[in-house]
Amino acid sequence: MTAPMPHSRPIVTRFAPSPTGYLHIGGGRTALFNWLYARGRGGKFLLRIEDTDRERSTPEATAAILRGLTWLGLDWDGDVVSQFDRKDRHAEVAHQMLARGTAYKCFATTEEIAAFRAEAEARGSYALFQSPWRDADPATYPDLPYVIRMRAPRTGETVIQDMVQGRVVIKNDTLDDMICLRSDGTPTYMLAVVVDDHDMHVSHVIRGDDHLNNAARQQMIYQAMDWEIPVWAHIPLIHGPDGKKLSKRHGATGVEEYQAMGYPAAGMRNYLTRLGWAKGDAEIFTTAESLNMFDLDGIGRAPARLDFKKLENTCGHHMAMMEDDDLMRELDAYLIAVAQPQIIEPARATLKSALYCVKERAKTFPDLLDKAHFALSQRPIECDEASAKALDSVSRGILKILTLQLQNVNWTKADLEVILNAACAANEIGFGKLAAPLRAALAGRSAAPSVFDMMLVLGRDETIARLADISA
RNA sequence: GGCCCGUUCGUCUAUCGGUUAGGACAUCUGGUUUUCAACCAGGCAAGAGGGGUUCGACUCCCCUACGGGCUGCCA
Repeated sequence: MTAPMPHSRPIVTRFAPSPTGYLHIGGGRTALFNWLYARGRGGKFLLRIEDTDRERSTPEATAAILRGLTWLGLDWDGDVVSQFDRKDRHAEVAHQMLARGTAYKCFATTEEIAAFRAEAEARGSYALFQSPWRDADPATYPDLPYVIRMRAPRTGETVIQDMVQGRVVIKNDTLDDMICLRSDGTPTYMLAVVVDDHDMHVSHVIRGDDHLNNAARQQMIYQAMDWEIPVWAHIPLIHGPDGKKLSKRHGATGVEEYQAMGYPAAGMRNYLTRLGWAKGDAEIFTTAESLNMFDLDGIGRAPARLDFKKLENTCGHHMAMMEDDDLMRELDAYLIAVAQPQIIEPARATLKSALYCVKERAKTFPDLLDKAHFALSQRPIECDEASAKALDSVSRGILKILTLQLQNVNWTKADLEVILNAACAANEIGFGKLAAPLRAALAGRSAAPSVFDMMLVLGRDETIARLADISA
């Protein structure tokens, strides 16, 4: 029984996506966990682009991944590392393994391997490819292209001590001699990750559990090179609401799609942190708090399902918690992201002064804009069907008189209340009967903030002008 | 096929052998109210199935079912 390795070395985590598309929401969460773990402990968080597959890697994808991370507020230390740029180093290590005898040259062609597998399949069994070159005498080597294969142990077992999955035992006879260096001299993923993680001093490998099995083979490379094995933490993938692997048919899968839907980044972080991780009953927390609380043993072992309702609720809390300046700044960024025109003065100032009464009810930025409609629209205010019903001849008359009374009142909530209540009393109506036409005049909608808040935000002149428009 | 991982309210989860199995989201009911939202109070709701181990299992072990992953000169 191997005890979890004590790690005295500095904490270094990394996110290592392959640039074959946008940043997946699951990848974003993996990055977040790495970031939280490192940043919460004064460690480093590195970013490496696994672009060794030249066919599928694109610079556009890399740019999209960087944008997604940046939006999520995940900053990395140092330069972004390109795995492809390090191919010489990978080859160097492969040859060191050769020299150490922990790897060997294999001259088997892909055709031979395919034939081997086909034959095994025909027999109804599944056999791992066993290279005849594993123990061949170098004197018999032909002058042909070769791959460098790991000389993996064929007996015994490899034990992965995982911070999330616990102790995972993989029998060595279920693993073949993986290829480390291809016949064209380029490294395979399995070699490249290990070499890069080692060279980058990565202490904790936190990644999707689709790599759990790979960890065993990678651990063999660490051992073959006598390198210190990192702490493993394989986290479950995110699933769609139906429990199946998250895919396009579930809706948004890209981080940038969530940005475009207008979710505040802090809310997104909170939701993603809490998805598959828990610390007691903590639900809503700031980034600083999550940095403080996050740990690896709070991560669950089962895949979590995405729940938009909870995402919205979490984002709603963050909208309400946000400072007005931060809200405006993120709103600007949101509008740029969705290619909408910026909100400029004087509407901008009005909107900002209205935030206090709309941010508590909004869950997303488009939602915020919609709730602040009264502050952004210009005279004459167009009434929708529902609000227009409140404007009959009687209520118009009441508003007309009210307009006159508003000329000289102190523009404070207390004084406005006095005036409005007096108007209700004079006309022998309940406050609702007055608020409805007033709301129609000020907002043009039946759903809007409190009439007092709207009057305060709009100011005396604008309020009176909007009322006058109605009675005219 | 083989190997690996997983399975607590509809959802995210707490529990780390002894609890009326707790919280949050969703949902339902009531309250507040000036509309919507918010807010407040309350309700409904869970250990996949079967065997063990134990005085006692959600918790430990085994089997089954279901879900996921790996099994590439992809990452």
